[in-house]
Amino acid sequence: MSSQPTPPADDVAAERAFLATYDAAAFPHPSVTVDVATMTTFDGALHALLVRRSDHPAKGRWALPGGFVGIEESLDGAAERVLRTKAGLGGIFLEQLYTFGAVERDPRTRVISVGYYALVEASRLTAAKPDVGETVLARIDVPWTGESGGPVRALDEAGRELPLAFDHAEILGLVVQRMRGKIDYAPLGFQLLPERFTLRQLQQAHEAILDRSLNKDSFRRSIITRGLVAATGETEKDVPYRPAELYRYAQAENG
Amino acid sequence: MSSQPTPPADDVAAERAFLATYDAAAFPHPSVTVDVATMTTFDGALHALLVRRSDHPAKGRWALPGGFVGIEESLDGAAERVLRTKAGLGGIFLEQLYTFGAVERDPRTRVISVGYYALVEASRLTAAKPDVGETVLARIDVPWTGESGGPVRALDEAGRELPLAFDHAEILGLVVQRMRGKIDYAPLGFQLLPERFTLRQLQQAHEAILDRSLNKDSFRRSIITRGLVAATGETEKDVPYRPAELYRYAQAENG
DNA sequence: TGAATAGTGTCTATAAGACAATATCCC
DNA sequence: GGGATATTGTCTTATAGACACTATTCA
Repeated sequence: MSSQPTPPADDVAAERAFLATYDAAAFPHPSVTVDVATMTTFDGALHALLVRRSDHPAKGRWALPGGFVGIEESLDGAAERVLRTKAGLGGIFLEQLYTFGAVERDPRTRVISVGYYALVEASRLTAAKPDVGETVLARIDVPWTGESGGPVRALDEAGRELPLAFDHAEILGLVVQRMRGKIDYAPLGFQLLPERFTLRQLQQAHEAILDRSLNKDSFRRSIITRGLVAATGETEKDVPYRPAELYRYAQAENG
Repeated sequence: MSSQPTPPADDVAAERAFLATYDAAAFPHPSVTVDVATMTTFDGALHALLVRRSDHPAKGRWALPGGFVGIEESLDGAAERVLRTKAGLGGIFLEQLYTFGAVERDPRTRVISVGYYALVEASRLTAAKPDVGETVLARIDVPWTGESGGPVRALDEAGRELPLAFDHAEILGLVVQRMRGKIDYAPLGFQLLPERFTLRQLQQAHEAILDRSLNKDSFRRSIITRGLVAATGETEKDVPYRPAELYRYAQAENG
């Protein structure tokens, strides 16, 4: 609302920086990192991969895997590298989320963090063996509904709250908000399932993201009539009830 | 799809950087800037404020107003400062868009740019007198439809194409994509109008963003039944036809 | 009076929710 | 056969598009 909150000194400094573009290193630059929220669904809930910090600051707290952006490395490249080296994952859905730049968000020095989120099938995440110390797949407890947003809580298998480092509760909150906003029209659910899946599995993934039950009939109709899936002719095996048909993701052709 | 695109050297460098967190300045840091796309609507089309570059690189091309992020300045604060000093605007809608971090996007040095977009009523933008040299309100020509995305073209009043600097055509393309994606459920249109407006003006703003005509009856019903506007009891003046009632924005109370 | 746009009422098509009925598997 | 879930079909309701009609202003 206020149009002049910053003292003129900032303007002068910024103008000097602008004019010195050919010697940008003469001015202090912030550090730039990427933090990657790797999300999956099981037990009807969203989960995120967290790493326990072994050093100060925030020693002992749980953090999203992250790393500095190399001077010759793109942001997407840095996020892929973090995902590969710290979660042992490659070739999965990865998308930029938001950039966090509050001045005091890291107590050491000025750190601007570009947040990413990745989606992966639960079995791949439990099979991966990252060598980054203590990790956990924390259940994400969302204390708000719909589009409102805000920070979330991370819980272990026993339901105990895991303290989160820095502003990572905010980042995870924005991940959930983004996923809920996109799930209705973007193929996010498929990223959380194996290549062949039943419509019930897809619905359960949607329900875990939205944290509410969906109408089964409407869900089936919507997915099928929009041409988002193709039947494989196969059915699921070893279930103690009528096996459902297996589908695979088929990007909509119409348009 | 490939899980190992980066040579191991990157990992080593990143790991060294990570371990040296208490002396982060020992490693080269990228420059961080904000670029702000100031959008408005008139003549039935979206327009953006552009500044002509007076220096190399990209001398003579048109660019979004931007500036370096100060070491003690938040990203939002930097965007507000750029908007205030380079467009003479304050107190308007401003939201982070996306962060652009391709290695070669700026030929001088490594520059990571956090893109923002602002929405403002056309009369405020033409009244503002920024002192940043040659500026233009360019019509944004979008060569794609719907959600597909991609770069756009900037045109002057005569329809001539204005060459854009750096990756700013991509940034503006993402602005349009974001606005089209949000207009159906977020109150973006009101930001482009004066405090009191007619439903036709609101519809024209939506049509300029979406670049397609909307059904008048459905539009009116949707806006009114969702409780997005409140009638003021006043009507527009000096129009050569039946004057319409003036409304004001009323955030939805339900839910 | 005519031109232009505002605003209302009604019908239809589409999509979602509710619910019933049948089908298919394992035990 | 019984239990559980899959799958299909029908009815109802909400919303968007289409269209006809009336209202109000200025030239």
